[in-house]
Amino acid sequence: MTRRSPTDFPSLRAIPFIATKTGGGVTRLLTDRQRQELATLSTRMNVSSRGIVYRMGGPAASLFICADGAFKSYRDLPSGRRRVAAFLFADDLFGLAQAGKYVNTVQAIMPSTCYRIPMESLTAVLRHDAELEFHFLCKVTHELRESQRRSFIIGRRSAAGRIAMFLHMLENNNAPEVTPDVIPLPMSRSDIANYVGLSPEAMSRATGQLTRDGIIKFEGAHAVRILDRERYDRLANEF
Amino acid sequence: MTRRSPTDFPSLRAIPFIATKTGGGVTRLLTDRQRQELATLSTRMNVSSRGIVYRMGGPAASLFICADGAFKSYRDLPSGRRRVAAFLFADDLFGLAQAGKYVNTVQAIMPSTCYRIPMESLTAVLRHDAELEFHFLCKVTHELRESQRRSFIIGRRSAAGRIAMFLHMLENNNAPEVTPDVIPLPMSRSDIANYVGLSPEAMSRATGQLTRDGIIKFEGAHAVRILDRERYDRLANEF
DNA sequence: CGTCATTTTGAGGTATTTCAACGAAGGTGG
DNA sequence: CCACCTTCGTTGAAATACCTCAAAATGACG
Repeated sequence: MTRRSPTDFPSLRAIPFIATKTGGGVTRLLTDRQRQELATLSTRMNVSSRGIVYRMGGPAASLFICADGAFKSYRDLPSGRRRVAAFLFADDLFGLAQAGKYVNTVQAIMPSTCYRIPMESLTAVLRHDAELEFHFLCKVTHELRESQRRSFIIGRRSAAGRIAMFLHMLENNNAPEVTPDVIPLPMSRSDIANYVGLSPEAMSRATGQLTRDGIIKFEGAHAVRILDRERYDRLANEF
Repeated sequence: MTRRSPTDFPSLRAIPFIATKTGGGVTRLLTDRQRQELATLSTRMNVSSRGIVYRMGGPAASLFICADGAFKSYRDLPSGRRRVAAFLFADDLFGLAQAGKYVNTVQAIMPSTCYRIPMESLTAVLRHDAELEFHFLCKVTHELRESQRRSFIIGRRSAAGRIAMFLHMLENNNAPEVTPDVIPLPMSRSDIANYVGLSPEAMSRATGQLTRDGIIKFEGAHAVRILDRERYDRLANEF
């Protein structure tokens, strides 16, 4: 789960929305200068497991960049239900607010660290550093696509299909796996259920089905192994 | 549906993610200088109803800004189903690509116009105009939130609830209504169904129910009137 | 005014949700 | 180190809501 950048400075990572001439899906990284620029603005924060970074409705004073670990961004609904809007991993951005208020609550799902950047100073810097700002633009664009992908997941009928798609998304968006075919799952099952829009029971039944079919296999509570990649891919894409 | 800016130059509109001192939900607008800057880069395009702006998978050479009318961004799935990812109105941005390819197809749902901006020149300009770029950042952030809201809509169980939420979204995101309590619906019912993740039949039954309950009333094919705002709001928010 | 697409209506099938209860796991304190 | 407790995950059975298929009615457009 730890995929740190060379130095302990903030970094952003995103697929550029323009084609790069320097080869395929190359990721854009910040230059050292930019990382230091961000570092001077930011405070490194350690958050214990289940620690809350901010709550929905609170004044949005800062933007955050996940440095290490994982967070979930969620919202509790009047009905008592909870919707997870996103899972956040290293280099992900969070805290984008609406009219000065946070729209979601963000909580660490494991001991994590993040950078906290005061909005005021960040916008001031961005206003004169277009190059740095461009990275933020790429990053937010990336998160927009991610969010659209999530809509597709939720739109699926089949529970097993949603889960396959979710795993697919985790596999593609994060670091190349340490162990091939093994996907780390730092979050709880019910968090996943809340993310893909299923009840915990339906989630459980669907994973049970996938396991019985020999498509996946859980390795402990926080990892899945893909046993039958062909059927797994087909499930995730057939839609 | 026409909410043009004073001049015929491109404009962006978004709720700022920082609190404004100049009062509540004020929208950020481009300065005249910035609009002209964009105008020199862009080509104004008239698109007839059902005209395709670009297709998914095609090379993403340009970014677009909706000037007038309305578009839908959608994706046809292997299963033959279609998912509408977003409806785009005046000042909305579209054409953000992934690795140089468009991810959705965009089609006008009425005679519309948009600005076409070559990616290359846009990024070149953004790199030296941080202020302009900041507007794009706000805008993309705005669309990210919109997309998250859509996930919430799709996540709802009740068809009537999804529709209420959808109408709520249209009502809040677009221009103040010409006629109070009347929401224009430029898109077809099945487009809406594809957006909220329902079959056309379920959509029809749900709107029928809402109508029978005296909550809404269709005025022609392209407008709804809210008859019972209290129950309508409750439906959209109870979730 | 005719044709075609969209929308509506009907009946049956199927998936998930719900409610309830059991089992397992993790954390805490004695 | 063990016992307790709380949270999370699983399983079962019934209910609900949407989906599918098929066909009629409405509406749009040339």
